[in-house]
Amino acid sequence: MNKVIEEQEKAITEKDSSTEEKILEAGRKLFTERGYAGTRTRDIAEEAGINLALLNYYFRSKENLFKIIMLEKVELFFGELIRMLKEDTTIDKKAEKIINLYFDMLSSNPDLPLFIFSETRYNENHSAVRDKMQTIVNDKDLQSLLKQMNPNVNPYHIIINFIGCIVFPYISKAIFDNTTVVKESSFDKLMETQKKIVPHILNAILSINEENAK
Amino acid sequence: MNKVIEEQEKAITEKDSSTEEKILEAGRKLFTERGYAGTRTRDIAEEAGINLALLNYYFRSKENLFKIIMLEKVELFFGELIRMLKEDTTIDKKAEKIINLYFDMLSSNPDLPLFIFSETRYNENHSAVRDKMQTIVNDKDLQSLLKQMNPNVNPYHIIINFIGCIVFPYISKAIFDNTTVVKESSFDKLMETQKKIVPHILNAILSINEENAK
DNA sequence: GTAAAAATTAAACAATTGATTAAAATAATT
DNA sequence: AATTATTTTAATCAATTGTTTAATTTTTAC
Repeated sequence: MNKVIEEQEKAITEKDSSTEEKILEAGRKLFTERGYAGTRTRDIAEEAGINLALLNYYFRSKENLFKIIMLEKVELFFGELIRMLKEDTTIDKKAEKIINLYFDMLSSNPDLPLFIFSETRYNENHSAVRDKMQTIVNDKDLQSLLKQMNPNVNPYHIIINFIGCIVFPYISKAIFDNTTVVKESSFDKLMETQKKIVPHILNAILSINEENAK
Repeated sequence: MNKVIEEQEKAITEKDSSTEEKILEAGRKLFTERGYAGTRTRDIAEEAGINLALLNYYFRSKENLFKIIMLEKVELFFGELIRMLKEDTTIDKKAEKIINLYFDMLSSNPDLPLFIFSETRYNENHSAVRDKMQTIVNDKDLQSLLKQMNPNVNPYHIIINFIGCIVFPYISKAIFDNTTVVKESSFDKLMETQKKIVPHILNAILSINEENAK
């Protein structure tokens, strides 16, 4: 292995195991699991295996650390979606790609949807996040795409039901775990089937005509 | 008005405006809006317009007050559903009744779903609630009903997608409010349309055959 | 190798939080 | 009307929480 690559890898390793990254990683885990109010800075420090004071040394405050992580998570949740919607393919291909992408992302970030929705409901300070999400949904291209998909229903219903059947299984995961309906099969396997069901649901919404929707 | 009725009404009014009920009402509002960790006992006292010590006088502790309210909310969220599922009518009639019931209930309790799902995800102490919900889903009658509706898919998918498209609009409400897709129409009006869309989604899931689901 | 800079630590701070106390006010009982 | 029980209050407690400080250790730069 040549020396340049060796140094690059060392740099990456160092960055991953740096205290700054350790705090970020602990923050990601605890904030998404327990929310802002349910997480203590001491819990983060302990989870990260660092001294409490280092949190403020690197991130100034709990709220600042939270904001950084929240923006990261919002980008993770919406970023790729926006990029894919702008791609120039058929609606079916686009939908398939988004579905695959989301279920993959959610399988490694199962707490993400509940984190985003619960932390933005009662927001004193993190309204910047909600603003970003609104910018995304207000996108003109997305609007016209949805209108084109089915002019009979408000685009809202297409978005909400499409995202809903992808995201809701993860939101309700804690409740349905250890339930016979989930125990039989594993959650991951259920999501493989859900992947195939979502297009059927999308088609159902797209084939709604005026009489049915009004 | 006769004297008995007069006294009954007085009793009801007294109970409604009693400090105990004032604390409960304030607790309901703040806990559902901000969650357990995000709510201070002082906020509850202020919201109720009572002295802080009265909270502990009547309810012993913050956690005890929370548990009472949580059980109330779980009953509100699942109770009627169970009762309706046991009714002896056609599946279509049953579905229609449940849809109407839920949208009505949610329009006056918009924070309810997010409260229940976010408070039961990371639960150190309130696991009793999750147990109750598991009992509900594990119900034998419900299982066989769902198997009968469509033997090709795991009952999980019927439950999750049916409940999801009723509940998810409320979970994501805060994010989509002030968005062009919602602004055009009012949220209540969108829910009137959503009411009519849900049966189409349910039909789509029920008409899935083996090849599609596997 | 040494001085300067950066990172880490233990200890403590001030504010907040859930809870309690003891006294005062109100209501109920006789 | 007097006594007792109940409710309400202001003050305080002890523990927790986010943050800071000042000293120490480690790393970097020359």
